[in-house]
Amino acid sequence: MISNPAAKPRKRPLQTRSRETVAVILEATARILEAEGLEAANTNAIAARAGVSIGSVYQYFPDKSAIFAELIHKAEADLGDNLDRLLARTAGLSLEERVGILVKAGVGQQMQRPQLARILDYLEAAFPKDPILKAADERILRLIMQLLEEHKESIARPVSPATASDVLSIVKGMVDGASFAGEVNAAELEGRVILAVLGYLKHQYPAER
Amino acid sequence: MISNPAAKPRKRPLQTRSRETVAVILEATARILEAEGLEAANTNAIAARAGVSIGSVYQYFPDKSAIFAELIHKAEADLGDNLDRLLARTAGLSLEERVGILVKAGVGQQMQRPQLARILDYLEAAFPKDPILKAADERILRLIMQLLEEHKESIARPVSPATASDVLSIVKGMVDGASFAGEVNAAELEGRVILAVLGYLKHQYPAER
DNA sequence: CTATAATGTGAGCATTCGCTTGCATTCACA
DNA sequence: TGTGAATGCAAGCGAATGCTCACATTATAG
Repeated sequence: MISNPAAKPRKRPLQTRSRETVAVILEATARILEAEGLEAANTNAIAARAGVSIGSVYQYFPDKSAIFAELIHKAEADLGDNLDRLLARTAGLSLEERVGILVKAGVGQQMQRPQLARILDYLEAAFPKDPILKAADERILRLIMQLLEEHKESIARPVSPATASDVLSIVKGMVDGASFAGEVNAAELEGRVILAVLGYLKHQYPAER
Repeated sequence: MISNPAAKPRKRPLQTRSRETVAVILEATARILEAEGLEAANTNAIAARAGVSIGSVYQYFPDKSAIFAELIHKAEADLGDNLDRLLARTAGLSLEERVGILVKAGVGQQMQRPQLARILDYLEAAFPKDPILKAADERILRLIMQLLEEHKESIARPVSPATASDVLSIVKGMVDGASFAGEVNAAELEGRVILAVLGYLKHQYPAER
């Protein structure tokens, strides 16, 4: 099941009918993943849940991993679009306000389908570096770095890819942990994540060596 | 492959010979997981890599998932033992010093075999709540809460399971993220994780509403 | 040495899974 | 309405996987 980034869909969905078929397959896969896990998401189950024949699945996806890759790509694109929009919309606000808004968006998105988010994160790491996924990931890090850059006087951390990656990791890690622990209240979690991100960005301590 | 907590090993390893067989099976599984991933870790591959027949595997593990569960349990027990020991040894030191030492231990342990740690974390969430794993997890949270309790005047967060879980999530999330990004320098990462944990614990902000 | 228990072996069964292939149906368009 | 392209279908192939079982080997005890 190792992802083959070179593999292309057999056909591009042209008619509305087929575009809907693709959407139905993706949604069915997402539902199986979040309800029954990675192992249950086999091609036959996906086709059955989608109400579509297995042959139709393979008309639009070269192999099983391409379905997963598409789900990951969609999720990352959504997050990127959200960050992009909110960054523009909140220009001029303080770091605290902007982090609050951005984190709320990010946490909210992951908490909508937390099990799914967790599995897609795992799959993203398990896949060989698909250039499309890599690009989407770098876009998100760039957007976070843009925020850091625009507030570099307010933060105690360097404006670097590592800092941006840390912020993203803190958010994802805390959401994962909370949903693993059975937490469902997104609002309270959001508050804690905001505290963690601001705490990381704003404070410096004498060397701990 | 869904874990069946009720299933018990066929036999308890009694002689040194068989105890070594079990250890070899576990290590082979770990090596396959970190080098080739979850999908490659099938029972035949595990037996082959361990230099043991498939029948021997099933003498000590009721099914494949029991092998994974055992690896998870070992990793959690190791972390718990480390935290326990270090908490006792550092009694009397400041919160900053103790967090530094504990985080270094935790990060160091996860960074020894980061791919393996990531997969075990994923599997832990995918498994139905095995009571043994649950207990090991709760022990770790209790130890973190003990640290919080002993420094409650120095922290701005409530001494609660949620706070303890957040701390653990921040550490795991940042290590995962860093190793995903290809970071290998544990020392630098440790410093950043310490900053994040202390930043989360020590600071409060006016309501962001 | 012998008897018994413990441990180790691996061919192969039953099942599942990813995917192909050949054919049927529906659509867009003249 | 006729035609070719697009889409949909599903039986089933070949390979892989989890696991069993009948047997072989090794260790321990009397």
